[in-house]
Amino acid sequence: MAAPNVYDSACSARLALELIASKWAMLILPALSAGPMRNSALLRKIGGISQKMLTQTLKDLERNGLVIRRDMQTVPPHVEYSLSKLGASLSEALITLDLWAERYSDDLDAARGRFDAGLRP
Amino acid sequence: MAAPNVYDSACSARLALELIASKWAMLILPALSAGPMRNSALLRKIGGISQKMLTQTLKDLERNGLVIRRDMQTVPPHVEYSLSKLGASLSEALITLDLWAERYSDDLDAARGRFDAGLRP
DNA sequence: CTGTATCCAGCTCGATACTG
DNA sequence: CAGTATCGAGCTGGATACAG
Repeated sequence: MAAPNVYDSACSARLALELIASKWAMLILPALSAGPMRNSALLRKIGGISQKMLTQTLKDLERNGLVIRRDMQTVPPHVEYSLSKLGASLSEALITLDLWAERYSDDLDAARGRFDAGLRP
Repeated sequence: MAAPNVYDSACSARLALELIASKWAMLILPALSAGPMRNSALLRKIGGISQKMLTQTLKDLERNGLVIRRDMQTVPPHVEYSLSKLGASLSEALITLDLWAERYSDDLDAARGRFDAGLRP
């Protein structure tokens, strides 16, 4: 049997990569690493996300076993989302990436400035 | 001054995150971590990528200072792409993610199977 | 070999309105 | 509070043809 390989477009590892390679997944999972959160709290924490994308991404993550949805069955509704063990292991790697983005965003800005300036001398 | 924060949609760190949160970037940068590669070699290595997306993503990565483009100025053309120091530091984090995808793709498959089965009992 | 240019089908995603 | 449903503008990205 072939080993899983992200470079193979027919491999299920590629599917996994495509699930991860999403702006919202890369924010939702790390957000949940601090503990369970409710829909409204995530909506507040993650700037720019719409209710639609939050619901959609959470459902996708739940479907893939990364996020656990816990409905308290109360009125008014109280639903909590948390990381599964698998989700927690992924979240660690994503946090590294988020931190990288925060640490080097200035360098990227500068590089863009230089590149764009060089195009019209 | 506010610290860079990926959760803030107006922060340039979010821009950085969106650059990274791309299926192709997550494959191209790790591919280059083994050493410089040519356009055709990347096209062969990365299954499913089109010439258009390869060119487009490489240009975007170059613009942000992550990839260095070296044109040998020969006929026929010989162009090599390599990682900048910044790109190399990002590539490490991306490789971790790629390895995660390869290691756990089976678990994701299984979770999806269970989830989808539970929806039609 | 390493691109560029163009077309356009299909998907994404925000906005809005509504429900239990 | 936590969603669902629907619409449609705009972006994405593959296919194809062409170029230095």
